[in-house]
Amino acid sequence: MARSGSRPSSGPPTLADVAERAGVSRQTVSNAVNNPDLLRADTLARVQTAITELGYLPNRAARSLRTRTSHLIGLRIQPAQEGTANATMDRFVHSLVETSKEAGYHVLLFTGDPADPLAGYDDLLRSTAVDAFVVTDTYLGNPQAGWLDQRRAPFVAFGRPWEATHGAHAWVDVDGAAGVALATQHLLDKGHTRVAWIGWRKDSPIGEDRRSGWVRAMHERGLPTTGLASRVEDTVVSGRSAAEVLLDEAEPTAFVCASDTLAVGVLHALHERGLRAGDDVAVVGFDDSQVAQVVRPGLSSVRQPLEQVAVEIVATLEGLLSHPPVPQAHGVLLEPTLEVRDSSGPVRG
Amino acid sequence: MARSGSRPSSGPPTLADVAERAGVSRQTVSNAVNNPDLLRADTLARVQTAITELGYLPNRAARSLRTRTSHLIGLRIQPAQEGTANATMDRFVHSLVETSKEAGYHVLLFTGDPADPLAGYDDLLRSTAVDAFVVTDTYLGNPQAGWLDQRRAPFVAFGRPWEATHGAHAWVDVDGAAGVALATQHLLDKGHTRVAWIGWRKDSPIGEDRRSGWVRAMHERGLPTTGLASRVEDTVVSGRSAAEVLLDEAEPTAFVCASDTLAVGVLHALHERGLRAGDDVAVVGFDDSQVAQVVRPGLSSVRQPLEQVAVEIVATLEGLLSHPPVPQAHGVLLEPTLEVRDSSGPVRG
DNA sequence: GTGAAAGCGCTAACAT
DNA sequence: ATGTTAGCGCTTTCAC
Repeated sequence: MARSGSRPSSGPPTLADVAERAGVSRQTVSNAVNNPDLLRADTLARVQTAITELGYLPNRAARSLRTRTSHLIGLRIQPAQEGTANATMDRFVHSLVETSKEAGYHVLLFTGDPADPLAGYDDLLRSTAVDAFVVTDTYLGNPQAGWLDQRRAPFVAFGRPWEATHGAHAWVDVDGAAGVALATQHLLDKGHTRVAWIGWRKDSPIGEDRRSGWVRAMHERGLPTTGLASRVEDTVVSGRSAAEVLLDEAEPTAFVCASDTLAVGVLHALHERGLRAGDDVAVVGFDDSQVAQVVRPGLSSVRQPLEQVAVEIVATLEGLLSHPPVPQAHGVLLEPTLEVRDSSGPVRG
Repeated sequence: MARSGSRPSSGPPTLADVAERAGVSRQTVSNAVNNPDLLRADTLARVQTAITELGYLPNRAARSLRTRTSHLIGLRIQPAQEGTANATMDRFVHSLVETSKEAGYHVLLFTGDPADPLAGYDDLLRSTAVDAFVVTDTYLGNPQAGWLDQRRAPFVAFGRPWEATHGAHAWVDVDGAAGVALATQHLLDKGHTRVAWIGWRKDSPIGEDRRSGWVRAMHERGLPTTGLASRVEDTVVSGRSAAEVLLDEAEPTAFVCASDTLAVGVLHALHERGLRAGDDVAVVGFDDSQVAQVVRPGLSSVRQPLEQVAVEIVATLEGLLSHPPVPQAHGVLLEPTLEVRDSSGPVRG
């Protein structure tokens, strides 16, 4: 590993250093690294020895300049939302970094002015800093996908394109409706019939999608949904207020929520009334956040397979970036799972 | 912004494109970007117009190759710990990305095999992929700092060097002892006298530091600490067990914990006994996690000024990376604050 | 104040 | 199977 005294001392070893030490040309060293098959076995061995002895690793800037690829993936992160239980993004970032590494990519983070969704993308693109982007917030009206498409920038979205207007791009998403249906069926199986829904406002397609899972599961069992649903802001207090109204007006015995944040609000409302979550009224959240994992009673929650999302995204990215580009599956929809904890309680008669 | 048809069509515009359009040499364009002072006002204006029209931005690979700086900062992230309330790292990442951006740096993420703390650093260093690192886990016996020092790799640690063995490097940290003292004083001011401590095992210097804040605050008021402390693993169940033992054996009226995770365990123990957190027994955690913010009752917690930590780290980094390097302050210690919520309850007689 | 020449470290294309 | 040539886009000398 240590540098031997062959060179003056400036910086890491280069191709030329390895070539000199191995007694071959620079190109042969390059081939040893990138196309080992081209070398004779003994030459390859000699070069590899020199590489190891010198601790050589190709200079990324030089390689990028030549190959026009940075092996960097750009990911825009938003400031964390405090006062909520939302944690999807952070878990996803970890998964993406892990998976990218295996594919030879690193993740470059950038922010994030919520008012200007395009900020950051443009600069990185024009300076050829990244090979591709992972776009995470494909909410309705978000111009990123269309804009990137138009710039012919390779990208994969975590989230379906909810608008039909733009040409379809590659995406990976989790089937929120299926997750909520899973949660609802779980409650119905336990004997509940009046299962309420607390979700987000109607302009959130993700929220509407999740809601549809609840509707579907209820209707499949011939149960009514009228008066059992509420659409609010994604905050704890909104969840709590919504739960109070529903408890007064519709007497549900169980709640399914679009987020853990809302579900925590429901837990608060129940406690306020002396009702025991899990025993008296069941609650299921969405995201399997740290909060769901540590509150008492444990909050049952729909868990997104973020590791798998990352794997699919990176696989899609690799196809997009390969030469020639491999045509990618239009989109990949993954199934979430249900983490059952005490808040959805014991089996009921 | 749009490309005009001056060039065949391949990729983003280069210096040469701008030079041609502005009717100057490539070098003059480079100067316009990097040393505007050298140009005559009218030339500068002409060049800048061409830059804007073409949407030119310097190619990062080329610039990196030439200047031997990538303007990238490496940050190693660990897989998130599920089942805990720990969230310091994620909040810090956001802050670091924001602050780095203002200084012209981007953050490059890498993992993270817990068994091999050096993994990742070496490759990025040898391939000159990053200019510097931010090292976050400076626990006792962590070889990263010493190793990076030896490699002459620029880095700043978030966390003090707890070992005296290695030469001192630049660091930024939060005064955990001061934070815990703050929490303890807050409880003492409310009339508590038997304030218990639940912290981490003795081999955690961070834990011992935080504990010392509790000891100091208690002794300052002439109060005993004997029998009031417990050292356990950082899990909810450990916090709960520790609380149960302390409640049985020492009858504390308040708890200060080394983490929100432990504090949540205390909340569970109290509930189990029909005791009301905040009313009957006060609890304060550490980290101001999402969990602290949404549980009921709201968990009072020590909050680390992570935005400020990021600012100090980036400032130190800039000094380290400037030419010639500006000698950096040995270390910067920042004061946490206390977020008071219902778990530390109303004023007591 | 501006331009010309050189070269950072690497790899693609060609020659041997 | 290996070596030679050229050039990616930029900035750092050094002339003018």
